[in-house]
Amino acid sequence: MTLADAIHASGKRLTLQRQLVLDAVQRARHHVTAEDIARRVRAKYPRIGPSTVYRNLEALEELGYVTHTHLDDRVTRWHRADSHPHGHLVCRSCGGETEVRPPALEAMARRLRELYRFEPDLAHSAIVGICRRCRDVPSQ
Amino acid sequence: MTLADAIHASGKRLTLQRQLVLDAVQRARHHVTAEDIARRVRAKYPRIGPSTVYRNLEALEELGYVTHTHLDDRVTRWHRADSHPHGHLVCRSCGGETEVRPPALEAMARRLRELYRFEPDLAHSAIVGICRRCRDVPSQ
DNA sequence: GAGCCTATCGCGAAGCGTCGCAATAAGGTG
DNA sequence: CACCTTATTGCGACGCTTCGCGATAGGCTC
Ligand SMILES: [Mn+2]
Ligand SMILES: [Mn+2]
Ligand SMILES: [Zn+2]
Ligand SMILES: [Zn+2]
Repeated sequence: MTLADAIHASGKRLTLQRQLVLDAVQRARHHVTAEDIARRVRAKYPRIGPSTVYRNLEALEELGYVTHTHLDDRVTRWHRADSHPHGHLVCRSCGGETEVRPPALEAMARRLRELYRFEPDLAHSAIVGICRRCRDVPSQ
Repeated sequence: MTLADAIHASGKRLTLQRQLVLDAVQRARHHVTAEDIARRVRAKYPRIGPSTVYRNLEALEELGYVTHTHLDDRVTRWHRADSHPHGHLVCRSCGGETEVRPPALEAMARRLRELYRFEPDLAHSAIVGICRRCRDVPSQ
């Protein structure tokens, strides 16, 4: 199913702004912010407003084309939904990020399914804590 | 060690605003917002500004008296640091919250320690996903 | 208590994100 | 193509949170 078909089937409309936002997310390497996306879109369509970017990210997320992740308490990060899944560990001491491989995520997800019949999205928010380096150097 | 001692030892100062913020958090039942706290403080000290509340919550968190949690993407929730630890599952469909018991948290934490030597704080951010009720009713 | 140093305060501004509103335009009908 | 319905847009305002600044006041010394 093409983008146009999926959008029409959902009752949404295919606007230039929407296409440009999707393009920007798909071209991006990793985890871009809404402002990153807005900047890319403005290169081709300078009049776009911030709320249009946010609303289109939300619409494209509903359609399953993009997703967002929270790496820190501040800015939401966006990426294409078909990129390989992984979680994030963020150190509250040094700020360093580590990717969590899907098997570890799956093992944790299984436990939550068993105990709570809850289907978790463990990639949605980073897990904060203390990384190996900061843990090995407790002083300082 | 009393509050005054802990504060002085850290080079911080014991202001009326700081005491009132701590009081408000300690009196609160569960997971209060900064605005909840500000409202309580204003009852005794109306001139307090929002940034003073935020800065004192941060200072009291450094001292180990309070902590914060993210239940949704919006508002940060605060509570006393000595309350019983637990995680949160939040359903992205119905918004319902479930508490995760410490044993389940500990089992997941152990895995992250083994695989990544990362000491996680699994209570810091809620885990989003689909709850048992919304999962059992896939239509609608 | 007077005087000093500086942590903290209140305030205004700014950043991220959401919402309401009037204007625009996408998409369907004839 | 003319016309209609309404999803979407740009804009301004607002909520939550952080930051910089000059004023205030906590804590120490004499
Ligand atoms: Mn946080
Ligand atoms: Mn989110
Ligand atoms: Zn670290
Ligand atoms: Zn639910």
